[in-house]
Amino acid sequence: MDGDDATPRPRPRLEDVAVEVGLSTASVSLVLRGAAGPSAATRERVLEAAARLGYRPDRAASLLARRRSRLIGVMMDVRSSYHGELLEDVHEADEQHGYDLVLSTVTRTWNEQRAVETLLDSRCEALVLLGPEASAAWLTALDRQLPVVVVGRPFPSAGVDVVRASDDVGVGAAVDHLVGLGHLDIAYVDGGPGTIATGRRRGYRMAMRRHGLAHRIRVLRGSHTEEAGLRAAPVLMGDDAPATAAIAFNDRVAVGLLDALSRAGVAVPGEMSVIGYDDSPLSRLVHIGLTTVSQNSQQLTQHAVAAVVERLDGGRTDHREVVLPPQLVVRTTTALPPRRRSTG
Amino acid sequence: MDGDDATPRPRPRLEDVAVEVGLSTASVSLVLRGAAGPSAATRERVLEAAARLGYRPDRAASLLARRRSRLIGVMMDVRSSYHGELLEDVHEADEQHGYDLVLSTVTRTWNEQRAVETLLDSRCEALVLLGPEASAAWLTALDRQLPVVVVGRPFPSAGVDVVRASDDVGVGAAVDHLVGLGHLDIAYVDGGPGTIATGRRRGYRMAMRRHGLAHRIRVLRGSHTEEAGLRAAPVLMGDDAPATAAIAFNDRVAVGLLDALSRAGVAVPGEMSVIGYDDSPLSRLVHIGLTTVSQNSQQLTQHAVAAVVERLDGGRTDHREVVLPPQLVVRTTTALPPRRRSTG
DNA sequence: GTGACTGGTTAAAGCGCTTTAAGGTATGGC
DNA sequence: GCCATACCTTAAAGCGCTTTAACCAGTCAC
Repeated sequence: MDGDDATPRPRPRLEDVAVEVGLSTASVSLVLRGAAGPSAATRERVLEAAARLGYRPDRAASLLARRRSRLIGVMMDVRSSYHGELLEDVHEADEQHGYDLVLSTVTRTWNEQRAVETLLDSRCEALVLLGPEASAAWLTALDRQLPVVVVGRPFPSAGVDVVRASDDVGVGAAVDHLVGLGHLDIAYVDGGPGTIATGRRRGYRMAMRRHGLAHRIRVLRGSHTEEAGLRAAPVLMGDDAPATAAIAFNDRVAVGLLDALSRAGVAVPGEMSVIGYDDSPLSRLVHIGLTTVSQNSQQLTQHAVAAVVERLDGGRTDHREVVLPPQLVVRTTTALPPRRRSTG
Repeated sequence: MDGDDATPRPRPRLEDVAVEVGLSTASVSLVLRGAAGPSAATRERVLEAAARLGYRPDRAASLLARRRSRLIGVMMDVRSSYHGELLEDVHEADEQHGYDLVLSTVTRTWNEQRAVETLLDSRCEALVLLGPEASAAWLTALDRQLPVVVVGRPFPSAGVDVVRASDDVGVGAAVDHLVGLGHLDIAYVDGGPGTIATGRRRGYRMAMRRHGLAHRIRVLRGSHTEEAGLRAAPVLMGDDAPATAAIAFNDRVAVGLLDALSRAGVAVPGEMSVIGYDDSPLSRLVHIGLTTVSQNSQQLTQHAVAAVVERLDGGRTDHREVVLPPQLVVRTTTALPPRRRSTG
């Protein structure tokens, strides 16, 4: 006599499964989470019933009830495909450690603070911030509340964990590569102010000195966009002692450079070698084939997640800075210099 | 005598605020959500206390308790910066309608089905899927469970809402632009199989016919990457009646084309005009300056959110397909043809 | 046969919030 | 004074799940 006017539960709950198998919700919960206790026979019955009813746990309820959220909050700029790549890896690493992810994105109308607050309100146990721009003071204060890992940005403080690639080493590798090919007149197109740019510039200078090329150091004023490359090009060529190779602050600058050079009829790499930084999708374009420095994002994220897990599960309380060596990715914009010249 | 050995509540709860102002949690809840009831005086006291204690509502608890979640789930490919842009707009639009966002990303290890399940488990009331690849059958079934809007992909079914830009109109506008400049030999570099490519190809053919240029229709085999452009270039130039303009399936193909042309010494737009499709960040690069077709993502997302809201709050039950006209963005890769030739 | 286990199961107390019906207190009209 | 009226405020019942202590057979040893 039970017509189908009985409101059909839109979604089965734990209790529906429990009733179905004639057990308590406690047992069902235990089984579904794979916790110890229930016998093999019980497990089987429960799993079968759950599958049959199409049961799926409600995240909000589960989250509210459980002691630990096992949630890691990630803040990112959703418009950056680099962050997207990082996120993909973070996701995978988190999963391996039994954590789940909560995402919060920075947009025009949603700044870093709001993004972080959302994560906090979602009961995250730790935060992974991809390339945050917030002040050191604020982040340090945050870290007193829960473990915070800053990824990909040099951070002048021991108040949080930091995982990043070593920019000076990266640029150093670029110089080494060029010197190895026989280049001597290697210029650097700068990235303007900022901690990242400073590190890379220093890397260039140090490497040049290391190779006894201190007197050939040439840093061209720049920024982080293509325009810097466009403007640097004539300076590189116009000299009476033109450079045979250039290292750009990043790939975008390098692409600007490439463009200006090709317009000016300067063959790359025939007459000039060019190296970028970031290994961006741009640099991988088959017809650009930019030799560049990769930050090895996989390792970056693995360390970031490891840092979180150490503090959450490993009881670590001090802060740590992990600096990874970047890797040079040699493509087609670097080659032997046009002709050897005498040093001096 | 209350030493500070009393466990300090890590986070104030609603009750803490209530105790602070000597009211019930009910009143505090009412005030904080801006619901009607509490007097102005009460409101003020509550807000002051909440701010002083640094109270922030727990999302999980709030979500669990409330009747409606007011959550809209968005599925996207986090590695696509285009999706990132869309998301930013969706976020803004949702907010305006009083909805909150839950994000779920498709990755290597996390397919569309899992992403959607996560959204469902999070109590979303509706789903916005950015460029999903799932089958029509599955999505249609999903839509019986909750409103589903597919964004940016032609979708052969009336089982869900669809919001997309009209590809044939977009390519048509490109043809119009070129014809307006005086081009007659306008070739099209195809994007291979797939619904999107089909629509664009059709747009090209229709527009050419409309201009009485049916006999000059030339569709070059292609794909969706730079390589297609590289391969198309010689075909475009090599003929005894070379094209004066080319429209590419998308920006990546167009960039491949640009590259090959510049290597071959063909001036763009002097000797050949090129138009892409997507208005990707790539096309905006100052030194590429690709004339391209923009899908007007802002409108796309506004319609998508509107569709959701209509079904959630407006009681609409039928399905709707919104097809927006794309917009041509003229940059620097299109100009008058090199020299007029007689038609025929 | 008793006590000490032990493996399996569950009652019950939350998690922190929302929501609604019911309660209280003024106010005003009669 | 008494009742209706309006306005605030709150008690209490969840939301759907987790977790822990308690419980209940069965063993098993002695």
